[in-house]
Amino acid sequence: MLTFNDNKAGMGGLDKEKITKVIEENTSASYSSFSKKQQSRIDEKVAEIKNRIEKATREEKQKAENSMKNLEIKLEASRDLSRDCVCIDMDAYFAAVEMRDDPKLRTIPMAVGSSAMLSTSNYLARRFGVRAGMPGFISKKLCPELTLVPGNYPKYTKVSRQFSEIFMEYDGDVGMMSLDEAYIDLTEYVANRTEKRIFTRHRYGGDCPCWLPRVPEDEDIENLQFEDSECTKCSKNRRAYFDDVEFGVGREEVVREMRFRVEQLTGLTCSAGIAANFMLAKICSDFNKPNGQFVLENDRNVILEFLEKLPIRKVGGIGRVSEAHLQSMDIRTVGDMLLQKALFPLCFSPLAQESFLRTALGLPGRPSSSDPRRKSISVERTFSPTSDFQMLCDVHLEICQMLEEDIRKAGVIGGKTITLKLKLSSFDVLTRSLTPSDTVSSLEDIQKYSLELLEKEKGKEIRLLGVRLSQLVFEEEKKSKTITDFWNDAKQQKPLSSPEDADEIIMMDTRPCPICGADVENQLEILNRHVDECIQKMTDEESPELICISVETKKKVEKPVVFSKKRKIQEKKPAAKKVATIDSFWKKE
DNA sequence: GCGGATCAC
DNA sequence: TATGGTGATCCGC
Repeated sequence: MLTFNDNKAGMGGLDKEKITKVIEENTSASYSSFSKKQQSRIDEKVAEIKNRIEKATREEKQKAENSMKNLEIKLEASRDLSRDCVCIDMDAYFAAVEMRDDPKLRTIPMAVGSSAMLSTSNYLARRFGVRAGMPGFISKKLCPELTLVPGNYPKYTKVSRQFSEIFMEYDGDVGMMSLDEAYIDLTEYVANRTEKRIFTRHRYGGDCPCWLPRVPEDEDIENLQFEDSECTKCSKNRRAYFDDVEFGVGREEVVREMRFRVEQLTGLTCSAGIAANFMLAKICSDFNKPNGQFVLENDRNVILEFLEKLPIRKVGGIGRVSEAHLQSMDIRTVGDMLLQKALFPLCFSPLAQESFLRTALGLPGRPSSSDPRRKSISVERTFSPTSDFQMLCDVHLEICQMLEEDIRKAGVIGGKTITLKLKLSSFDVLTRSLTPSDTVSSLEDIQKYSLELLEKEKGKEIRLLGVRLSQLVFEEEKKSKTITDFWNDAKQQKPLSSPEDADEIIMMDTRPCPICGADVENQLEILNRHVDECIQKMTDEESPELICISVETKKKVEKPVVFSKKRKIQEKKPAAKKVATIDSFWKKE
């Protein structure tokens, strides 16, 4: 059975057994039997691994050992201890955004998601065992007080864009792995950073709870400068304190500086890992969560010592299944991996052998494809299980329409391969694909070919349909506006009106907002925050192209960070049908 | 090229 | 009442 996993931060010291019991009690029969099926697949594989190790001849074992020794020498030669790699991870991201914008949520257990699935929970909820990936209705059993907040993805995207622009100042090539996770190579920046930097820090106090960050209760505020104003949201008095903070020149100082700036700009905290490569930095980012950072020295012995006791599940790429496989070889920590490496060729493919050995040595994964373009694009939806073919066709059509819309927005002309994905009411997943001689491009093509595949599965009881295009064909690279262009365009405009939120401005050096013309404090974060709000107001009604905008920065940004697309949820009423359509699914509760 | 699996977020 | 959606990659045919 799937046992409860307390991998995540903020889950120490909770009653694992009780939580596992509640989860089991609330698991439906069909899901439970699916889990069992999965587990027996794993057990089978485990038995196979044990068998292979047992029946290996001495020659085979010797060959395996030599092979791994040679590989280790080769990999060790590639070790690079010269880089400053940083992984930054926002703390409980979606939940933190909701808590920031609704102070009531800050003191109660809450989670972002639906009764079907949670995306994130706050730290109060985690104490009950409520965590990402858990269905909301089970979370409610674990924590009846739990407040569920539906996700607001456009907002999370917008906030993510705000702080990723800070990262871009330090590494023009910053990689946004998702809305809340950034990979930053600080090597060059740190090498060139010769002077400390001083920032004005804003923190809030007074009766108004709206703005973050707050000044800690226990801090001595006698000597802080402040300014009072009436909050436009809650009408209470808000006291803004400000003082100066200083950041030095080493990589740890620079990471503190980035985290400080993120919090000043967004009111959200993040955690960071600093190490010689991103694989290690990612692991480190979890070590002082929340609102902390952890640095791993760029030293081979220090790295190996750090990994020795690290549970394998903490390593990126080792999931539930690989963990079980490795455990069957008495491997629980990364240190164990190094001890048992001679067994790898007996049980795993060459790629897996190399991947595990890299992990054991603290080396990054193989560099992947140099083509940054996406490989596939897809849409899938879950609904109440049905075998009614007409209903399945209706859902299928909607999915195809959404996919066609997405490929146009993504600058994709079409794809050579089309794949239909089905999830049966048993939770088993099937895929069926087709590669016609001509590129699949129009809505008609998408619909025709995938329907052909669907028709062959008539009669099955289905709970999810998906359609995917792969081997994509792209449009010509579209010319996109640079940040500076936008600034220059906006500067030409006359101020539209006097600013309504003038009280948000703390008296200092100002410059006019390029959108509304209001005077805004001339500090990058504050200015950016204001400009983003203006843009939001401006574009709320339309469905704007994602604009990458920022106040001009000293360092020119070469390429905009790419964000995932967004979809507007249709507001039209659900059709009166017995089975949930896509619309009614998304509109429920 | 296809279908199943695994993984991350 | 009730267990998501998107994208990538790898393995073994």
